[in-house]
Amino acid sequence: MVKRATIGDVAADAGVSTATVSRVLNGGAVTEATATRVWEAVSRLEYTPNALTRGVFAGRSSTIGVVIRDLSSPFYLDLIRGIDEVAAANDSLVMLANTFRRVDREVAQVRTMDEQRVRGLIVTTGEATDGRTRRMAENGTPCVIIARSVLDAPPGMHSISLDNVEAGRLMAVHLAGCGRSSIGVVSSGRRTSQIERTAGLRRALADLGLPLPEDAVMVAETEDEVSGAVDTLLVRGRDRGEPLDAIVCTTGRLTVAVHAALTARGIAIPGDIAFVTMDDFPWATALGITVIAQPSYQMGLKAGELVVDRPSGPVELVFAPTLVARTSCGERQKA
Amino acid sequence: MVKRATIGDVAADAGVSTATVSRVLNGGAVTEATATRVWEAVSRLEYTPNALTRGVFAGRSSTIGVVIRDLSSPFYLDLIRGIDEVAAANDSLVMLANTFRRVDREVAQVRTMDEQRVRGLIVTTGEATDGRTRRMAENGTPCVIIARSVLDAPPGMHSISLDNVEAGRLMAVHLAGCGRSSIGVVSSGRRTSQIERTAGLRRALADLGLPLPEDAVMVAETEDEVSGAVDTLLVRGRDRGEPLDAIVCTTGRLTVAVHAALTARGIAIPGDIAFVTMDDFPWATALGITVIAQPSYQMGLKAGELVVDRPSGPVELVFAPTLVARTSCGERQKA
DNA sequence: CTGAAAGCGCTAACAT
DNA sequence: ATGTTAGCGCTTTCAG
Repeated sequence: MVKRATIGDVAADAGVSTATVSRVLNGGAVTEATATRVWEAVSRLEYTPNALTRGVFAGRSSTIGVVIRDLSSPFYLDLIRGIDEVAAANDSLVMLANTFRRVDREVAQVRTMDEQRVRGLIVTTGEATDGRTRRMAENGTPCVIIARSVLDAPPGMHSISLDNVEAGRLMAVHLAGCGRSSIGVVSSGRRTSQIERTAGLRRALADLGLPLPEDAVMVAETEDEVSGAVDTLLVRGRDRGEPLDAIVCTTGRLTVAVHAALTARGIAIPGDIAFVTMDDFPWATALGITVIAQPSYQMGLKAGELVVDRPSGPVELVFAPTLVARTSCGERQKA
Repeated sequence: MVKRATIGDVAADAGVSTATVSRVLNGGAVTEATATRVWEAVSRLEYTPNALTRGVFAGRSSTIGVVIRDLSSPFYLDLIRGIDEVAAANDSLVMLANTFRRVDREVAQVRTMDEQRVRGLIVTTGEATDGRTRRMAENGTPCVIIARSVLDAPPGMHSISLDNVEAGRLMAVHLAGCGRSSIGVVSSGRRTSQIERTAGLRRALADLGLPLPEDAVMVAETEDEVSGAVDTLLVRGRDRGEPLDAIVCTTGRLTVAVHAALTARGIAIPGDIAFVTMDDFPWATALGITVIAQPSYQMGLKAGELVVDRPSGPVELVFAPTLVARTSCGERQKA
């Protein structure tokens, strides 16, 4: 195994001191002649500087930490692309951790990011990690919380989220506009984003004279639970004397599962039941699925910028959702 | 901004030396009494050890580097999940870099990974980075090349790929079995994987008495070029007097685009033309698209293990593709 | 413009 | 069992 060259080796080879080598590497004042000698030594010895050591000195590394709850959600891929774009433009790399939706992993991964002295941290985790991110912010590591807002955030602790109430409202208005009145909701849990979307939907529906009963909302934690949830929704609608004519899914993660549950029962979309869900995805066009889109790539960009630009106060960004109407709600086609 | 506690602060607070603190942190021989005092100091000062410094000493960090050419390809998401799984099980993190299919970025990102002294490197890049990965391997950093094999790999330089010829053969046999005979191919470029898939397809087709003309293969680098490529294929088939009855796509990255191009022309799948493509994806079931699947998650797992287990020689792993038959080739349904 | 020397936070011999 | 003393590879004063 070949030993790596250190800055000392380069210095010796070029006949200068390590300080001088460091200077030519980082752009200090050196004669052109010595600079040339040093560069020659660098390439001769195939010297690759050790970023770790640099980080030790600077007190932090140059990489941006990202902790994602669930890599398979379409939303996160674009978010990461946005972050990565900013990172690449700032000579940074992205350090990624997936938590597979487990809280203990969230906590552990955020701690590891802290240990790595990341330049900044972007997380989609729940409240369990707030204690540490708060402390990190106080220690000078900018932290960005995605998909929820934070109360009493200290300087350096930011949040980026979607206007979830508006997302719900957009769904309600669109569905009503398409003549639907008996709606069932598949939601994914107790996260505020889910609650707010449902609340926004319910309120807007009520304003339209279309109350959404409590029991028309079902929670499915995992994809496996979706089929049962859809069943229940269907039965309850019938029992209520108002068979469902629309299904709303409040999370992009479960879109496939809900769609599959519907088609598996031979339910035609939108013939029998309208369908609208969260987060745009490449195949939505082919399938004609109407969605509420988040500007996920833009959100990633902003998250990256918050890390790189280090604004002083806590920044809270709320993005607006947009409706992408296709055909799954029985939209009348333009002539 | 609150200053972080160092190991020295903890030592002072606990009334011991830094060596002792290091020992209780890393499990050396210490009295239970002192250990308690140290742990108390640790939590009182909210001490978080600096992984960078550790890395300096060990000569390398504990994170696994991953350089991906195109994060949006369905194949890579599962690959990353596999790698991440191994990383998490080994107290590692994944450092991710996306290169947006640009060679200069590939080279730059791999260099950065080297500078970060990653524990191991997993790349999907082209030959341009082979020089450095080779050197890294020689320096003791295991490198895994995904999706192509490497000639004369030194110890510590491994490769994981798909049996691409077999993938092409599977497509040919299936298509022929579905009664198709005039096939057009959309390929994504000059990478060996693409070449091999096409070659495998062509050979198997020839064995079946179904020659695949050179001009029945079109290369589309980007999604924008797909539509034109499909047009050309269609026209050529007609000119040849053998209108296309099947389209093959040799890369998962372009599946959406090819599918969209077909439906945009009002072509029915499989009524008018059969369609088969690479890489399984969540929506394939809903759309009935027949695919050749790669065990991407397993490949990620293996890649992670090669980094963690550091086998001595160069390892070359070739995975077998599987056909997932659905309805897009006009498969006759089971009774 | 360049070199000597101190030190970043931590670990690992070597003493005690 | 614990402390002392060197470093790890690099950057940054501070002299010259």
